[in-house]
Amino acid sequence: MIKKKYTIHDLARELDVTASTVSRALNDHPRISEKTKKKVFETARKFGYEPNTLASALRRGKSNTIGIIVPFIDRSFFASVIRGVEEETKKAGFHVTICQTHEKLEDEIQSIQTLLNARVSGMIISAAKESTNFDHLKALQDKGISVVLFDRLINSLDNCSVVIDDFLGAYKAVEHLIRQGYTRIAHFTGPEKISIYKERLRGYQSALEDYKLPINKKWIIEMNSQVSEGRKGICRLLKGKQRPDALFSSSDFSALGALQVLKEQNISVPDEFGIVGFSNEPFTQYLDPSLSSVDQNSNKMGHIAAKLLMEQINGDTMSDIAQKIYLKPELMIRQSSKRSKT
Amino acid sequence: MIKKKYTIHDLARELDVTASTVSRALNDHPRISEKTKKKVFETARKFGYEPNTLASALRRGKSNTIGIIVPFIDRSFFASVIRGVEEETKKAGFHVTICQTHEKLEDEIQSIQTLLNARVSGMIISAAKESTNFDHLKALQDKGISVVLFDRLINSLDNCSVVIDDFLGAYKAVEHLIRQGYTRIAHFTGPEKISIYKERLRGYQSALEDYKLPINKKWIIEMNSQVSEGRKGICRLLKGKQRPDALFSSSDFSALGALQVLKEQNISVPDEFGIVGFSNEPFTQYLDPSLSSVDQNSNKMGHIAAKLLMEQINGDTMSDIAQKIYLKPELMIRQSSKRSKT
DNA sequence: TTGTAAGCGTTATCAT
DNA sequence: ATGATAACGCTTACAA
Repeated sequence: MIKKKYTIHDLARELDVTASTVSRALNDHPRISEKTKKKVFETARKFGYEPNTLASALRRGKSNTIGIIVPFIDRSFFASVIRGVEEETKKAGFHVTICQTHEKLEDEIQSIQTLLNARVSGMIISAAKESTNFDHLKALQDKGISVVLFDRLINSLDNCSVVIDDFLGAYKAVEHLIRQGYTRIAHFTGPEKISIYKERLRGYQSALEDYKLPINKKWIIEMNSQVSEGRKGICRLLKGKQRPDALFSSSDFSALGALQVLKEQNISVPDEFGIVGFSNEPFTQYLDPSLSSVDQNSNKMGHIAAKLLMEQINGDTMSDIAQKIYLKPELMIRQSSKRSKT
Repeated sequence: MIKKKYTIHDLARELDVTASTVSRALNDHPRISEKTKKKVFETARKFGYEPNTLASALRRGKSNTIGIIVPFIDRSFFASVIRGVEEETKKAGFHVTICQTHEKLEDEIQSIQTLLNARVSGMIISAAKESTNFDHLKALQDKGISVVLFDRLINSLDNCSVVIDDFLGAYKAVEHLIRQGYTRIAHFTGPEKISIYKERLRGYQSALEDYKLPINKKWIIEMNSQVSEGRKGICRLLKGKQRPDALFSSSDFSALGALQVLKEQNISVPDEFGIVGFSNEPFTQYLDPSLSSVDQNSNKMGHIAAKLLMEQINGDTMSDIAQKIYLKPELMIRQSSKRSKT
C-alpha cells in the first residue's frame, strides 16, 4: 500500500484557506496570524505532511543542496572533511551531494556540471591534482555560484578557501626534531607544482635556517606519497656520503616506507634516527614505533568550509571579501621522534 | 557577469518548434525525426544548454538522486562503500546524497525523512547500531521507495541487501589458524544483538567443530571494537588457567590491542600466538607484525548495492523478489598468523 | 512526426 | 492578514 503524499493544497482545503496562506504559515511568514500558523502546523502534523523540496527548489531557483567535490571519497583526509561538512550543513537544513574526480580534470568538470544542473546552492571543492587549468572554476564565479575551496589552493582564484597552514605545520615538525637534538634533517617532498608541498618545503627550510642548520640539497627528495617511494628515498639517503639523522616527510606513507627500511637495517628509531610525517593518517598511531605526524584538523576543516559556504550563500558580510582561512595544524608527537635525551 | 541559463523554450524559439519537440529530442524519443534531433542537439550545444534536473524531477516525481545513509562517513569501510556507490551510480546519471546517523536511531529517522523530501529515487542504508525498531524502514517499503540494505542486516525486513558472508569469513579465518597448527583458538566477539557478530561467532564455532577442536566458553569474550577492549581481553585470556595459542577477533581494533599486549609481554606473534582480525582496516597491513584479516570487499559492496538499487528503480525483474546477496570475503594472510611450521 | 495544454508543488507578486 | 494568479522548467497525454 503506497501512502499518498499530501501537499499544501490538501492542507489548504482542510483548513478552508488558500495554499499561499499555508505556504506562508509553514515558512513562518511575519504577517500570518499566530492562530492560523498554529492551525496549519497542527494539521500538517496530523496529515504527516512533508514539503516537496524539489518544487520549492524549482520555484526559488535554489535547492538546499550543497555539492562537495573531492579526488577520492575514501581517503581518510577527505572522508573526514566530508564528515565535517555534513555535520555542519545538516544543522542548517542543507544536504550534501558528493562527487569524486579520481584526480582527473575531466571528472572535475563533469562533476561541476552535474552539480550545476542540480542547482546546488554552493560547492566545496578540493581541486584534482591534474587540474592546472582553472577555467571551469572561474566560470563558477561568473555564474555567481558560491564556492569554497579547501586543501588544494588555487592562487589565481580569489575564492574563499580553507587550508591548513602547511608552512607552519612543517616548521613545527622540523623545529621539534631540532629540539630533540637531531641536526641533519632530510626532507621528502611532493610534486613541486602542488602548493601544499611547496609550503611544507618552505617550512622545512625556514626552520633549518632559523636554527642555523645546513640545508643540504641532497637531503631533499621529491617523490609521490607512497610507501615504496619512501623506501627508495631512505635508501638513497643512507647510501649518501653525508648521512642525515632525521627525516621530515611530507607524507605519512613515504615516512612509513622510511621507517620500515630503518627497522630492517636495525637503525633505531628514534634513538639513531628521528622521523616526523604529515597528515596524521590513522595508521600512524598504530605503528611500532608510532609515527609522529602533523595533524590536519580535517574534521574541523570540513566544518569551517561549510560555515563559510553558508555565509556566502546567505549573503552574509564576512565573505564578501573573499578570504583564505589558514587552520593551525597540530603536531602529534609520538615515539618516532621522541628521543631519550642524548 | 552572470550568464543566463537557457531553457528548452529558448531552444524551441530558436528552432521554430515547440518545447515539447525539444524535450522529446533531448530525451531521444523514438518518434522524433533524426533530422530534428540533430538540429536540437546542435543548438543545445551552441547555446550551452543544460537541463534543469530539478524541474524534470518535479515533473516526473522522481529525482535522479539516490541517498546513502551510514553511521559515519569517515569509517574506512563506509567511505569505501560510498566510493563504490558513487562510481556505479554516476555511470547511470544518478548522484549521491549522503547522511550520517552517528549510530543514532533518531538521526536515522531524520535522514530518511530528508531524503524522502528530496524525492530521492532510492536509498542505500546501513542501519545504525542503535536501531532495534525498524518501523521507519518498513514505512519506506510501504511508500514504495526502493531500498538496498548493506552491512547491517535486518532479518525482519525482506529488502534487497548486500552483506559479506560473515560466517564464511570467520570460518576461513579460523580454519587458516587451525591449519597453521594452532589448536587453542580464542575469539573476540561483539554485541550479541548485532547479526554480523553472531555470524562470525557461528563461523568460529563451526570451524572448531569441523576440526574437532574444543570450544571453550572462557575463550569467547564479548567486547566493543576498540583497541583498549582488546588489550583487556587478551590479558584475561593470558591469565586464565587454560591459555589459548591463537585469537580470531571480530574486529581489527581489538585484535590490535591484543597484539600490542603480546608484544609487550614478549610473546612472539605468530610463533607462540597467532592472530587474525576482521575488516582489513587499512592499518593492519602496516603493523609489525602485519595483521592477518578478513577483507570485506567494501568497494565492491558499494558497486553491487548501487546496481541492485538501480535495478529496483528501473523495475527490472531480478529485484522483484527481494534478495540478499552474500559477498565472498577474502582472507588476507599476513605475518600475524603465518607460522613457520612447527 | 510534431503541437497543445495541463500539471508537478511551491512561492512571489499582486491585490484586497 | 489572506486570497488569486502566475510562474519556475520540464514532461506527457491527447490531438492533429
